[in-house]
Amino acid sequence: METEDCRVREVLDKVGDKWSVSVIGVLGRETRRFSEVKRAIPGISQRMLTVTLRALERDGLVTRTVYATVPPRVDYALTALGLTLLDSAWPLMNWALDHVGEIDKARDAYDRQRPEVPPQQP
Amino acid sequence: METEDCRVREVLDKVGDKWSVSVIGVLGRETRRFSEVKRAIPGISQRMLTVTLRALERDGLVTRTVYATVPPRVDYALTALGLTLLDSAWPLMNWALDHVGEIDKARDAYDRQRPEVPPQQP
DNA sequence: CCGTATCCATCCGGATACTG
DNA sequence: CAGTATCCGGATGGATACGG
Repeated sequence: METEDCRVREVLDKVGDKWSVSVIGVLGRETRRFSEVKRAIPGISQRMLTVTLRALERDGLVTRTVYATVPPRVDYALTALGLTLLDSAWPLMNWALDHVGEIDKARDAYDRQRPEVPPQQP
Repeated sequence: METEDCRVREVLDKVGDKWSVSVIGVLGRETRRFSEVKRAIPGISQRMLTVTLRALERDGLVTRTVYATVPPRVDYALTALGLTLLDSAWPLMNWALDHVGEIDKARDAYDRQRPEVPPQQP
């Protein structure tokens, strides 16, 4: 947990960035079109979906298949590598699901003790 | 992977942010002083270590113990909750360690195919 | 030793508009 | 349908200086 650590962090950055995990989760085990992924992820903008998918493709985590049809169609899917990432990320995602409540409670307790810059009067 | 997803992402944000995982990893199973943690994480600034530790404390993941000695001394340790997070994060960290090489190769291949704005001449 | 305060460059990502 | 281009505000985080 020292030398190679920065490289690990670099990978964890991807996991932590705003949309990567959602995209990987949506792709899961099935191929999806651009618009399908977009619809499956509520808040995401067209731009950010493109950016995120490009980054994942660059890292060899998803494949991009373009069909020269009209209208155009582009399919995305996890690579074998992407699937192993999804599997490895599951424990953490489950942890998050299981403990969101505890974290919320801890935050509330913390914030109640330290009323951060609360009232009026300069 | 849809409704509660935003809450999960909120938690994953912490994991993905620049220093949290490193700090959690350094604390591991043992109590550490502020300066010890700082020394164990090469690039981190005093400010960011403080900010990161505060956030982790707020979320109930680490405890902060102040000793009224001279010079002052502050100990940090993972809570039980923090330990479960560390355990759940292990698979992902291992995945990162194991596949950094593959990712690098994928990137190189990708970049070679698409020489992004490479040469001179405006 | 362990912070907090301030300043400031950088990046991230949303909104919008336009193409093949 | 599936992008790309541009603009732009806000958050992020490093450097520095100071305080208990």
